[in-house]
Amino acid sequence: MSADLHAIVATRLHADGQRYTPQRRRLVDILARAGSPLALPQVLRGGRGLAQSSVYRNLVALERAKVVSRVLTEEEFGRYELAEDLTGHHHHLICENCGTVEDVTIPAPVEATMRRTMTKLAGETGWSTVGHRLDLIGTCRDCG
Amino acid sequence: MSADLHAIVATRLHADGQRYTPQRRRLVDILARAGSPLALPQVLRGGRGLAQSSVYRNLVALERAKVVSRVLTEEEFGRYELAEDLTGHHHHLICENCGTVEDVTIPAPVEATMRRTMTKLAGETGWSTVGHRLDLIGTCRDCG
DNA sequence: CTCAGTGCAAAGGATTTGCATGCCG
DNA sequence: CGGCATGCAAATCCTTTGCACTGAG
Repeated sequence: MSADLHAIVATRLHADGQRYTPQRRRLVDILARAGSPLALPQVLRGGRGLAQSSVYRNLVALERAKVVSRVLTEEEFGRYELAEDLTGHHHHLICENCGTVEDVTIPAPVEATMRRTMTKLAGETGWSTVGHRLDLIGTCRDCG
Repeated sequence: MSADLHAIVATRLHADGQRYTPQRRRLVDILARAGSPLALPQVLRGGRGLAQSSVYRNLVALERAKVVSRVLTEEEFGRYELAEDLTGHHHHLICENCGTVEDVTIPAPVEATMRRTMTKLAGETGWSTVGHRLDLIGTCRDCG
């Protein structure tokens, strides 16, 4: 799967006129290995010799290429994960206390109902919807 | 309704050992009048002579008293609105392009299903959920 | 008189940008 | 060669904090 992942990422970056450099490959590996959204310090810890500013720049580049997405929590900083269409559609459990974020999926029927409702809703309000974000706020096993 | 609102706010602040000062009353009025989450500059514009730092401090105070809540968007700053139980449970339409946020409500049955699903999900994962956040990301009438 | 609230200026912290250098295409 | 990528340091921007002052109980 790793090889496929890199191939897809390469394609998307090239489609956006960008290169798939070693550092970007490392970032993708780090995020893929993590399996849940990482804050910047965690990303830096994931690989030695990464310059903070370059990591930020590369995350922006990867985000523009639809390879990575920035996740918002209650914390004062962002977290990053691989784009949904690379890992599968999912939602987040966010711990109010320690900020940890964990991925979850909800039953397909519920998901479908929600999606239908939202599309309809968007139409009624005159907006065009491109997606949704559903987060569960609570306390994790360790903090609960 | 305005009188009731202020009465409730006063009660909650007092319950938290805080005062309902003129400035806080103004903030509540501004947010109530807006009807959608406001960024700080908009709040400041809403009333003359408000010191930025005091507004931040008072928003924190109001948040602690469960009168105001901070809303996360894709923007690099927060937006503020009156707490849900004062205005009714709702979700947000967030414009990817200009950052505007608009309130929406979804049909009660769908809401109920979601709530049920999430409670169940939380149980299965060992987390305790206190709430959820559902945002629709898209483009607004003006930007679309 | 006491203590929360306020304003101003300075500090903090995440993220971005300027600039010189390195390297892939 | 030409231009994107990288690292370092400096700059930004939102938000928080220190401190002195005011005002309500």
